[in-house]
Amino acid sequence: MLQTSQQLDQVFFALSDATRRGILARLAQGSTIIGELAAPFEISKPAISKHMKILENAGLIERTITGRQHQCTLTTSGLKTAEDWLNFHRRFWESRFAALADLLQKEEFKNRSKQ
Amino acid sequence: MLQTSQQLDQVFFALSDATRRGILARLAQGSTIIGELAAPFEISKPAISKHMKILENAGLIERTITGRQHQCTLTTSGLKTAEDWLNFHRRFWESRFAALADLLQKEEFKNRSKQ
DNA sequence: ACTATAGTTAACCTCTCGGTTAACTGTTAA
DNA sequence: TTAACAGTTAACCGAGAGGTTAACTATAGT
Repeated sequence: MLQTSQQLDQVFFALSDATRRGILARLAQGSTIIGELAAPFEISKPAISKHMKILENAGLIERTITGRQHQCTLTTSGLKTAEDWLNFHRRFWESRFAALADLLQKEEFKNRSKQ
Repeated sequence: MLQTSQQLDQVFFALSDATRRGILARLAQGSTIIGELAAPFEISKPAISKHMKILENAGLIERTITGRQHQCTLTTSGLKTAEDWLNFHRRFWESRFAALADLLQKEEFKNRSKQ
């Protein structure tokens, strides 16, 4: 629950690359092996391998090795880390804008009173 | 609304650094000038300047230059970009796990029937 | 007019990222 | 048992990140 700064670093960093988001999008339709995940991208296998490691370390995916192929599945924990941070901060975000809106409304009222 | 891949890159990348998240956290308590934002961090002014540019380009903050000081404020657009992506993908995420739970339940049922 | 202040720009350094090719491990199939 | 296949590791490369110091611009105070 109490996510470390490093976890946030890893998750947000993992999400900051289009290839990795593409891999996650594919995985959202169902778990599959790395080879199939790699197919849509015109990059080498070592490149995909590195992306998978980044996603795995961020807790966004998990892999189960069966024989020579690595089956990959989405994990909740990684996304939850990102979501929790955003939700936590949105409270302040929204309260800031609420306060601003409130202030503007009062100003509006003052101006109207002057007329 | 339809966020580009580049926007997502920039927002998630901006959020992947602890110093930048710290700056955002401070800004969530109210807009202020860069000098005050920099104070808690033991890094040079040019370093802060670069962080601010990254946050600004990601659409997470806006600055208003009054005289020699730069007043910074949180922006909704940047965070919204990140939130939209997460919300959109959570649908698939959750449906995946719902499907899995469903499958497991059926398996459970089959096993019970066998007994 | 001089000086301090707020911030940026320029040049540089080191480390990491995203990619490559080549070589390797381990599994499956003929 | 030999060959194909799935994937990783190692070594390398160019570009960019994050930091520095030094020099600059421009506003504010005295």
